[in-house]
Amino acid sequence: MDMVADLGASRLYRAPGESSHQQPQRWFNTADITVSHQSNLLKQLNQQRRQELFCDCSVLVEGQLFRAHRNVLFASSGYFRMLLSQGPDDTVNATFDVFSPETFTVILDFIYSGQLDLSSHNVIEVMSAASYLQMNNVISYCKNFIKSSLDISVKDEDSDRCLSLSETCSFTSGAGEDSTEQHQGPCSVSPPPALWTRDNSRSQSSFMGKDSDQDPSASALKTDPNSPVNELSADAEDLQDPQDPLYTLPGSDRRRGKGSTKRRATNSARSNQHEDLDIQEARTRKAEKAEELYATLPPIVGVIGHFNKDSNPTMRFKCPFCTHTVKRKADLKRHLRCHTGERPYPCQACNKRFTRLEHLRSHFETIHQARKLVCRKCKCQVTEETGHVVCEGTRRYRMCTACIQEVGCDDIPMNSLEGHNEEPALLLGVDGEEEGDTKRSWMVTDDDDLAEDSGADLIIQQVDVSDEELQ
DNA sequence: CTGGGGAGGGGGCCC
DNA sequence: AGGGCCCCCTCCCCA
Repeated sequence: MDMVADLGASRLYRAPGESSHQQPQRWFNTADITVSHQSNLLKQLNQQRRQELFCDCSVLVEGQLFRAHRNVLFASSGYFRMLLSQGPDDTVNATFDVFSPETFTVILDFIYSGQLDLSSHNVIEVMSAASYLQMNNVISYCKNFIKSSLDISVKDEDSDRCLSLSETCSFTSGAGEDSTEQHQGPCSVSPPPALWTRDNSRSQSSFMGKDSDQDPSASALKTDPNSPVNELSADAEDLQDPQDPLYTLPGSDRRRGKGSTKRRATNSARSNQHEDLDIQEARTRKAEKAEELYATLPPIVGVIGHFNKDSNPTMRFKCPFCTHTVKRKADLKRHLRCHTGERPYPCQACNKRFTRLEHLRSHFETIHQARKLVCRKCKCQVTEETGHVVCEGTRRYRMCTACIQEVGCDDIPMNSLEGHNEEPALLLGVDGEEEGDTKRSWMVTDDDDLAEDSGADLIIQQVDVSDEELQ
């Protein structure tokens, strides 16, 4: 077959038997041929795998044996590539105890078909396994699935990319799509704690023995900037919508504090009621789906950690977004908020949101209740008797008598002494904008006033968006 | 430009 | 498992 024209990706070929001087009678678009050929080849390989024909690699996952082809695994997984390139052995066996056979089935089906069978129940585990196996495209699909499931991008809500957690969907990809992208150079990734045997010569015990003084899983959990897990961690910010008051970029709101809050509040003031309702719905959906995601955290996040003094392995929970591990599932759930951007604890006084109740409480007591017994001006220690509470908008702090006199009460705008012991949340406008932003309302109160508004001021809501927005 | 302090975020761990 | 506390770190503002 002669190539007679090169049209980029689409090349035209003469049919066999046609001489070059003859008028071409049939032309083939090789783009179609290529796709068809790849598809057929993949189907053939998949059939061979299912019939265990020419399989030269065994993967043992929690006791269940999977047969596959080395070259296919090599082309699809950075981890397998790393392992398989270590030696020319004819047969390679791999043992995994850190993800389930069902998960590996999904992974293997994807490798051999390009179809990734994701659901809300397996996405975390598949993503964790994919990060293990260094399959960046699978990680990307899982990320997109989670992103869509969390409805982070409200604007894309109506697009067909929006998925419900209750749905099961499939992502398709060309086979080995990611394989050329990852770890082309010297791989510095510590080997995951999979237990490998090469012609049964490298057993589990030998692996464990090699790292006997260092837990293998611990070594795998070392932070590696080249690790796809870390790439994912860096990309985790993509999961958040900066427009969304419920979700803020991790660290992005730090101490831009008032400014960002004010901007949010101002934007909120501009928004109409319909938009507010949309935000309410979006928040509710995100909170619900985050909860659903947490509820479906699979056992894959549990990895064998250090051995305790009784030589029993202590279970640790691995974050699917980064290399961090924690002892308790609750701590992982808490940690996940730094990836999902979920902030379920809104401050009633300033609308600022927090990932933890304790942070909200600390913020409220510091900012809105003037609990710190120190003069803001001269930094001297004050008591509840000597420290007068100055209110600036919803912000409250203490000043000593001397500083109050030095500044002079006349210099402090005192818009409303009647309302000084109002609950800070009630100082908010309907749209949530801080009153102090537009007309700085200064108030000086005494301790009795503070005592009156302490404690009861802190109204804590946990993802009760409707109530919050209706205030 | 720099150092100090405030505020917030996150991890570990106890209750 | 959740709540809470302690500690450390980072970021930002301000003098």
